[in-house]
Amino acid sequence: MTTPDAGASQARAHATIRDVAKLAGVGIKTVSRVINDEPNVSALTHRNVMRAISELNYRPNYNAGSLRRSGGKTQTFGLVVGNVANRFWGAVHRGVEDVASEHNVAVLAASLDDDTAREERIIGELLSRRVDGLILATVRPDQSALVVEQQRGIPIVFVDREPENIDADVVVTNNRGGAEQATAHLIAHRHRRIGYLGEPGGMSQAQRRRMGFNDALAAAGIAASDSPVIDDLRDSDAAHAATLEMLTRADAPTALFSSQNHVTIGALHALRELGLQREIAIVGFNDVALGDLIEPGLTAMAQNPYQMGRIAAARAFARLEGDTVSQRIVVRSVLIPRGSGEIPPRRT
Amino acid sequence: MTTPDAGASQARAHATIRDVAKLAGVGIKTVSRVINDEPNVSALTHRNVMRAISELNYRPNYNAGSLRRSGGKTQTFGLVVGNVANRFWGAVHRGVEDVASEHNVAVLAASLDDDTAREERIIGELLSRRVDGLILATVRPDQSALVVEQQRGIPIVFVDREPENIDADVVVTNNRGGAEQATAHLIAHRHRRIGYLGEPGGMSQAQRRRMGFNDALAAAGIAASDSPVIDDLRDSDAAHAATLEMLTRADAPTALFSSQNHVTIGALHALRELGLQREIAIVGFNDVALGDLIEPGLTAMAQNPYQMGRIAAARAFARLEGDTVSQRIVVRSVLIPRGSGEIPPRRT
DNA sequence: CTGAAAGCGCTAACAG
DNA sequence: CTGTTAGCGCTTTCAG
Repeated sequence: MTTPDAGASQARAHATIRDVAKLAGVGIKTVSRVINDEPNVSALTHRNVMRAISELNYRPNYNAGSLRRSGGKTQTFGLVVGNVANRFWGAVHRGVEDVASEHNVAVLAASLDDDTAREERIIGELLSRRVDGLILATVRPDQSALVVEQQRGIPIVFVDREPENIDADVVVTNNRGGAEQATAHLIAHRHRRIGYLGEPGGMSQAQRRRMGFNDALAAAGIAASDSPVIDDLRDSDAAHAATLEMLTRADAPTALFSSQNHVTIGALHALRELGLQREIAIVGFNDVALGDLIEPGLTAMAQNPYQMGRIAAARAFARLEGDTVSQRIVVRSVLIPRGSGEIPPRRT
Repeated sequence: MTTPDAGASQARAHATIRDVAKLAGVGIKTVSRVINDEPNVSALTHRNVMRAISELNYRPNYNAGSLRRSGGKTQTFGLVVGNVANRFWGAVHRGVEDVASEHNVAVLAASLDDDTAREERIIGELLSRRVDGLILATVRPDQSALVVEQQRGIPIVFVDREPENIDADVVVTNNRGGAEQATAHLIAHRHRRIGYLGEPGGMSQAQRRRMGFNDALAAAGIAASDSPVIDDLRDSDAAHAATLEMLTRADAPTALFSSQNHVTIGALHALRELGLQREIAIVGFNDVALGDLIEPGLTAMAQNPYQMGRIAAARAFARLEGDTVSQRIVVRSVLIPRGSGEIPPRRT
């Protein structure tokens, strides 16, 4: 009854390297050698240390180690995306994870929901945890604040969104060219009045897609004024309402270009509600799950988010290994014709 | 020319608390007080310290802090799921993230792909990073190895998969009851020969769904032998092939029960290929994106993965706050009839 | 092949 | 209100 709080189910703390050393009858440096697979440990000593480790269920504290380790690496990356529950970002996440895990690096992932305030807070927290690299899909265009972090040797790679006022690696899709190609596809199917359903415009890729759309119209000699545009569609409900509105106008378009995933889903719902899914053509930027199972199948400009994630992570590791020149990598999207984009215009 | 390597673009290291103290002309403890919002700092001192902090772009090293902090918390959770790129797990992840972020806790997320070897490695790495809590969808049934970690005070919560040989919080769906209900739904629509398309069986939830399926058959007085079963469908391609095979048998079933997401997608493809999507009824466990847009709409037992993630994280925090009794929480799935499950059997 | 001493960046405990 | 000292668990350096 000397120790007061010594209940049986009391939480036992983690064993330390010292506990292991004592139990194995060696110095702590020897234990350190064993856990880091360093040479100069006799087979016998090695065995004794291993026995002590497993007896105590010892787990080296990686954070404590990296405090002293030369380079001070934490073997952790920070990943900041729009929303980890989103199909696109989930795939990016997985791409980053796969490459990171080859380097024994874990990934701290966070969602932003296009929230500017959150952006700064989350990135700050990641930095305070001393991540070795940052892979970001940021909301704010101006990222000059991160320059000082780069100078501290932390690689920063931007995915899908293009930052301003910073010289960094960027991994994006060919937004402008892809949108142009998708729009041209509709034009090739004889459409002249094409509605544009756009996502919120602050982010660079939204602007680029819109430009590509206009490029295609211009190339075909179609006046932009013939094409109704509804922008800033935050979610599929907004897209749904906008599509209903656009298609019930007197001069309704005969085809739709949807600039994003959720927008496409809202538009598809609206088309079905109006019974127009076989009358009005639609091409969506970003593929959608089951896009091949709906009728008609969704014609989509499919991005490759998994690959984007892999490449972004690979760039971060390249910087860590000494690469100093920024790259802007474009992962091409491909047009998948499945029916919805090949519907000819209704005769009037 | 005294310092050799002093190139202009050389990486400047992080400023330390000592640098800040020196620049502000105070002791390090005062800086510590400021960054931790502790009392007993005069307004003037506070201002000076803040100035030094921003001048040096100082960022407290959270890992170093937690080494000494009482409790030693890292404000980090580990999340281990099947695949972060999967719609279901992405939603779980987001649920965990949302609750964690309310507590200022970051989430280290990792994918397992049902790989047993990976499971042990990844959980070990998370533990070495001293996560404050673990939320796991494990592959191996026996989780007794984690008991020692629990005793060290690390809350462990299992999501979607039920572990053996450990007393821990568990968050699952009503797999058995849900499967029974889905099957009963088909029976209510006069089906008597219902095919079962199952996922790999090692994991508890697969078994439970199968049991629920059998429960419903038994309750309706249908011999289990009338119902063809194909199990162990690893992905949608396997499910696709299995469905084709099952539906071209002489005694093909008139309805299908699909036990999981990817299986459902494969089955839907097969049905379309055979042109039977309006002939053969199907109910899927787990909803599928765009399940309402295909024709007929997919009748699904929809789980609530986001909620499961939230609840799992909440349990972890509850344990951290002293709760000691394990809960088994069942998040009910709901049947969404959309057409595919209400197709009557073909007349023979 | 092995270990003792110093110190990473920070917070705890105390003394002013 | 403020600063000093010790030490978290580990790696580094260097002396055996």
